[in-house]
Amino acid sequence: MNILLSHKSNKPIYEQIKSQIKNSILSGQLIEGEPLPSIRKLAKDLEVSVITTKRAYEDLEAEGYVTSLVGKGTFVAKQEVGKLKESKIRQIEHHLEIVIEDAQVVGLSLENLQQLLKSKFKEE
Amino acid sequence: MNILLSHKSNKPIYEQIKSQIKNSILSGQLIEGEPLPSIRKLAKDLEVSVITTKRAYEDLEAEGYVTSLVGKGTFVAKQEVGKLKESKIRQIEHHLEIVIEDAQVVGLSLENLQQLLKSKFKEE
DNA sequence: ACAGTGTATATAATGAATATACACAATATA
DNA sequence: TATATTGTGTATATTCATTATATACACTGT
Repeated sequence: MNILLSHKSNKPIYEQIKSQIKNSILSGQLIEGEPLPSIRKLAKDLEVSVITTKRAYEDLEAEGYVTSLVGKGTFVAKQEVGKLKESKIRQIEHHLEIVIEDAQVVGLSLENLQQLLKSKFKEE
Repeated sequence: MNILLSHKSNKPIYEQIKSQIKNSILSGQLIEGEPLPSIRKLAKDLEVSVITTKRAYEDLEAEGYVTSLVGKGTFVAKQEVGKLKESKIRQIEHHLEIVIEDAQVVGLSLENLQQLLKSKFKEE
């Protein structure tokens, strides 16, 4: 588990934690049954309150990503990765829609966008 | 001026107003010197407080998009549209970077993204 | 005078982040 | 075997920042 926080980000801390853990599960870095760091250890590492990490894990549990057991810890839940991927792809599509609307406003063509996408992709 | 508010959106109302006005300026629907609706009229139309529209105009003025004159109204400021476009394009690039990161997580290739972008673009 | 502008101050409502005290599980050790 | 200790997650009350508001003020043009 390697979580990076940006305190200057406009995103709430617990959201940053959530999305990074989701991504780790989705990409297979975290597998079913594997323990997550305890809320206290994670809070200490991130120099953040226990309530904040708790909030993140709580949400993740409500969304079915993890399971928490009092006294034991929090673990990656069993799930169909397929469904998770679908929701992630919907998220990507939504982002693309926003990009397209913005592109219209400033007069960029599809070809311009494709070009931008290509060059950005290569930078990774 | 045709502003649409989504009250279920997570974005603050004044942010929605701001970005829509920015886009109208960028796309040329609002031109230099043209008056914006008064904060009271806009507030009434949107069924929102005067303070909220004021906040939006205030921010827009601080960012150089408009000029407010007590007793007269608020007007589109003179500005180099080029600079605005640049910042909008930076915003688009940033969105694309996010999309690419998400795509990596879920294993989408550049070609997959290009395809998605193309189909989304045609839907508009 | 009046009706239209933008402005300023004080206030309520929401949500993020916190400290602190609580309840349960596993383990070391007397 | 008993129990003290340490490590888990949980619940409550509080602080702080941001969003949104009502209301009273100040200026401009007719």
